[in-house]
Amino acid sequence: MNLKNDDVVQDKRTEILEAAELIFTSRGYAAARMDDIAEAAGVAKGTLYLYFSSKQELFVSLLEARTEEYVRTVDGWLADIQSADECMHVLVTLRGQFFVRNQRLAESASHSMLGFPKELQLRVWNIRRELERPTIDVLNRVLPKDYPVDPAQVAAVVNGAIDYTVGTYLLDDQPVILADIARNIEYILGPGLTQVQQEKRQTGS
Amino acid sequence: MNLKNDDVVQDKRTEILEAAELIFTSRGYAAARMDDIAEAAGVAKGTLYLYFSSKQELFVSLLEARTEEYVRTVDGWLADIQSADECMHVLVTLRGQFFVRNQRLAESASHSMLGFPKELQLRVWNIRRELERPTIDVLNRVLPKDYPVDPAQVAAVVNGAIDYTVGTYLLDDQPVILADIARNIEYILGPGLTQVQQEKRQTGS
Amino acid sequence: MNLKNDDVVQDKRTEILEAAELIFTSRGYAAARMDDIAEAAGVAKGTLYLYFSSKQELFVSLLEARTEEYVRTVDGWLADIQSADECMHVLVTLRGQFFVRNQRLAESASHSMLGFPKELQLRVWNIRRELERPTIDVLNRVLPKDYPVDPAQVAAVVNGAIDYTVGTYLLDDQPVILADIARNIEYILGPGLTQVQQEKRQTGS
Amino acid sequence: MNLKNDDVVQDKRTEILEAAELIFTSRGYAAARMDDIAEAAGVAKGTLYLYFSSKQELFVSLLEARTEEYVRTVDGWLADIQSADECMHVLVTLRGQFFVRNQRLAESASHSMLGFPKELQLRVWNIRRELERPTIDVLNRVLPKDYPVDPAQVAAVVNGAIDYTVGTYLLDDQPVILADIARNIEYILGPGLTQVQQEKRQTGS
DNA sequence: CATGAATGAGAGTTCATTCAT
DNA sequence: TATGAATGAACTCTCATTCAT
Repeated sequence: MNLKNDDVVQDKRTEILEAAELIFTSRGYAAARMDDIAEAAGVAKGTLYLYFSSKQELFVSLLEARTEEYVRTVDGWLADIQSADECMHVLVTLRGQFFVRNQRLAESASHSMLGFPKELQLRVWNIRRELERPTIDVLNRVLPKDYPVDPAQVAAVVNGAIDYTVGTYLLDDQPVILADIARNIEYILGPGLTQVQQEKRQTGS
Repeated sequence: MNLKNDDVVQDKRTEILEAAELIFTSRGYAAARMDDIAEAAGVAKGTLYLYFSSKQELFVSLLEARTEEYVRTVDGWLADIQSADECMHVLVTLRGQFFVRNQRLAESASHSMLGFPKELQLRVWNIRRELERPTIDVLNRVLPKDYPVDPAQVAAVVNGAIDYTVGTYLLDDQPVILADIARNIEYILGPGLTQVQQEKRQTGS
Repeated sequence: MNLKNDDVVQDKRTEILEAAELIFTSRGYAAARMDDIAEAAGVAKGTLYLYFSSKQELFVSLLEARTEEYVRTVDGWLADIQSADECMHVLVTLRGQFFVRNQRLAESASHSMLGFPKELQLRVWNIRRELERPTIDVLNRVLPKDYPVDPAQVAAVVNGAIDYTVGTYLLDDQPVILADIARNIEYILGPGLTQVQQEKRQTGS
Repeated sequence: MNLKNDDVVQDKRTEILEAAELIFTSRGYAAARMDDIAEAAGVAKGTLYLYFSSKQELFVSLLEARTEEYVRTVDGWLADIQSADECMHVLVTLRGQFFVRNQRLAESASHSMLGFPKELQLRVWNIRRELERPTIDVLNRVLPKDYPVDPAQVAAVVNGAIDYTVGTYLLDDQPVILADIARNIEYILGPGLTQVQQEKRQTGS
């Protein structure tokens, strides 16, 4: 009985999150109205507040849920990766998918945060960390041992490249063909990530 | 007389834009209130509407003004650049500065746009093109002649890497030392942009 | 349950309309503030917008409601009237009552309309037609068969006489004694409406 | 010199009044903006306040000016009239012309007044008296000596008939042919104004 | 648990009026 | 006298949140 109730509760929570995703994604955080989300979820407005204490909390919970799914998936795929090339391919594909789905959510995060209460800002900050972690973890494994750049910064370059490229396609309303994007990003980033260069800069200057 | 008036008008416009930058940057577009901008500019609320027809138009005008400054500066610096390394250095430095200053403006753009009238959306779209253009132009010059990736996509990788890296520092409230970031990004992207690889993927698989 | 809800909804709608009548009548359309109407109705400002989509729509709905009441009443009274004298008496009494109650509403109509959306202008136009119709209908019955003036124009004369006379009393803050007014208007208009004159003008000129 | 200055002053006042008429007439009092009036008059906004102390005062001054013109004209035409028929003809023609030109001004008067200061309300009240006076004066002359209805009330019937009839044409956007309207109103009102009836009502009831 | 009518603070925008030039 | 940039109070309308049912 308890279990069943929990399931029902989970179902409704999930439905609301899906409705929220639909609305937040299509309108952006600020323009999304709780009425719209309730309607999309097929529940009354008041019901939203039984599951989420505020619009802000609903938004952050959605980010968390989507991030958790992404991290679980990408961690699985990256577990056995050993080469930088494979790693890039998986990252572009999965993070690209995530970004296509949650484009505006992710972009919204840093903005909307500004007016959020401290506790929610912390949760958003953790989300961002979670989104970086899989990339950093795999880079720690696949980068050459004496690679001189902090993996966290390499991760920023990789993730930035992926997000921005996908974002450009989306803004131009072009179809996002992740296989092509993956090939290009691998081509551009591959050499820099697999070889340890003599640091001419250091000696030269 | 006319000249003087024009100057005065420009001054007030500029003051308002600076106040708007302050408020939009610290609160995000949606949370920024016209009262706050007016107060920050030291003018009455109604005065804002003498120079900008709406909050949306003020926001887009601000984006345009900052973009124009950036493009002018970066075009100047990139004019004589011939090597990918130098190019990266200039790009990271200038685009990084731009991003530090206008971080949330740029990020806001795609969101806030959603509810804007068509005419303003077009202006935002042009802004995005302008922000890409200098990078694409210089890449057209410095990439190896038979480089097999579209410069627009290379630009997305480069710009994404810069923005995301700088953004990460800002979110973590760490000081942004652009020289260091430039060195790292050059190190990572340099090899991939200066050599034309044998496409093993194509032949090998 | 449903019935009860409908009734409750109707009650609140009616209360708001009564409050709106009070405020619109005492201040005119433009000077009436939604806050005042809300306060007079004993509801919050936002509640008004649950029942009427805008101030304009509230105003037109009020006109419609009052007009419908008037037309229903006057149609009932005029149903069995056969003589011009009786007809005048009923018209002055009922239209006079209507005008005393809704003086400024009716007067407001043509003005306020100017800035209204097309759909609402159409509704106001229909209201005006409805206010004329009972008079035209009864005149069609009671005017002599070969009366040479279009009943619609006779109706304009009759209604204009009534409204203007009552309006004069109201502007002068004099008590409106409809019985006296009716007697006077009957005296003045009666002869012209009951006899068919030889048209000297036509033959003479 | 003084005279010339006065003339110039009068000219500008007159221009402003004409511009005000254009704007008030086409938009109604509330929707008319001082900017529009200034632009239509070809002067700066501030200049309006050199000639009229407020929007309200400008409006009332316009009413007064137009009323004075009307009264002067109609008094002249009615001076020698001795029969009710002629009198009706002149009244319909001149008052009809006035109403066509100033339709919304006159209608606006009673509304807009509501929020006006006492002093201006008094002026509006006087305007209304002035607009009635010529009709009352001429009726005093042409009504049969023992006509039992107060001429002021007869005037209300006559003026109401004229205004309402013309107003109906205007609202329906039909051309106003005053000669036809005059003929109809004469036909309807003529008999009642020229014969003294036995008051059946008094004796009969 | 679920509802949705009610709330009311707060938003963007307008415009009559002022006053330094 | 004439200007028009600046003002700021006042407006309509929105929407996250509450709570009686």
